[in-house]
Amino acid sequence: MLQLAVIRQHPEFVKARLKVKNLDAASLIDSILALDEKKRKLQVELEAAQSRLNSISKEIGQWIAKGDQVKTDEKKREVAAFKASIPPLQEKSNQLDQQLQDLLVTLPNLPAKEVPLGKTPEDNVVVRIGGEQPRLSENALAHWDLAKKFNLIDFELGNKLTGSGFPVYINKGARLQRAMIQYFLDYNTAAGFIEYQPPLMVNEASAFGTGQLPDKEGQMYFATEDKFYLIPTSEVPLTNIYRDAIVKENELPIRMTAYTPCFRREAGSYGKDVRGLNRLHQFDKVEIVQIVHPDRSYAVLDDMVVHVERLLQSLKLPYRILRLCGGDMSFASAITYDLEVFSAAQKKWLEVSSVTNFETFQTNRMKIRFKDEVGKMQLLHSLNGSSLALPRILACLLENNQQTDSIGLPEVIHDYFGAAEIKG
RNA sequence: GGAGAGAUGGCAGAGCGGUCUAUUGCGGCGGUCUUGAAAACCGUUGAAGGUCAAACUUCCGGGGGUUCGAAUCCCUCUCUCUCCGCCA
Repeated sequence: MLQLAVIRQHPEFVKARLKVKNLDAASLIDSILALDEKKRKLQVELEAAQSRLNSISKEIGQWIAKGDQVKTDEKKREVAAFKASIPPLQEKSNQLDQQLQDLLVTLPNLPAKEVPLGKTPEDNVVVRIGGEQPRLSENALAHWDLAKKFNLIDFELGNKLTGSGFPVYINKGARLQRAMIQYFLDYNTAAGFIEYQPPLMVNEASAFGTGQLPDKEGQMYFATEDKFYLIPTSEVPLTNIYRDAIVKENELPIRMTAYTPCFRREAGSYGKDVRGLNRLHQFDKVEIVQIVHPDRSYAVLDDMVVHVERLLQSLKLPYRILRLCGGDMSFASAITYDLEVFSAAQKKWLEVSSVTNFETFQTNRMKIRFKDEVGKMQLLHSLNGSSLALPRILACLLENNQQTDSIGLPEVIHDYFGAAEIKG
């Protein structure tokens, strides 16, 4: 959520920045400012009335203590004369507050100045390319065929148990999945991230805090009886650990990592892109989250990109790093780098990590703050990134390392997996 | 599922209709003392809105009510804890 003070002080700047996200918010901003103006005028009036009521009430207490019935009655009549004017003012003020809030939450975060202009993924800027493309034979198999050939994943069985998008990992497939999770977590904790195992369902306040509500309501599974949302990413419970917290400056930076399954309804789907592991309703992901001093967040963002990049390098996967354009960024993001790996058999780049600086967008909703040197309350910055999302990594590993009768595995997971390759 | 207790400022924990819009302790910050630190002592210290700064207003789990006045009384919801039951 954008800070009202920022909108009030720099309305034209806010409008201009939102244009980078291809949003013409001019009239929306203007109505927010008008509402705010109106609300504050009303507030002055309301507070004057409240103040008067308070002071007369105090007087009444004193007259009663002195036993002066005449004065007491006189003051009571004075209160009665204007007291009725307060509730309507109060109600009007609450209404304006609510309207203001409703408008504010519809505004996406402002993109950072480094964000390139653009509308579609084609406008994203390639920052770096790394790793080596494998040379595969003409009849190389896509991962869904490899999964069947080596009996690693059963998509049809998932259909039977639940529905499409809920694959069942079997035998070596399950073990490989577990090995990679373990490796990713170890890699993150070695870099200083604290491991958490958070709940997989969160309440409404948590879903609102990270920006999933009200923007992405339909994308989350919802347990109606208890009003719990299945997490679309562990970013939600992790970041919300610090909701409503005033963090001591010497506790910064806060660095967290977690492995969780992620649940996404993904209402929109696009035919050929949804095959195999490319797009699932349930998938595994290891996430990293940081909550940092506002002056540090961009340095930390770069660190996080490099952190994930090295992880990809250790897996020997060909990758590229994109800086997302305004049109392709998420609602809550100020700047996002996507890391993609090249799936050699599908001949396609697959997004495996998204590293984002939210600046104060999430922390403003969650009231995650610290007291600076001069004792002033300030919002912290929050960031997160996948490190890494499992299914597409698995897809690439299988496809890029396929041999006639086996699939080779990167050295870093040999010990975790217990073997150097998957045999038929 | 049954019975009971409770929710107060970073934490602990008083207050149970007006001189408290919140006692006290811990923690934090500043100082005295000290070569330095610890201890001790003194001072200071909740959040939001508002203002140049103040005044002022709001917040004692959420919502509603009674009253001139509510953290304090009533209703309601949510959550937590204890005991019992069930259970991995």
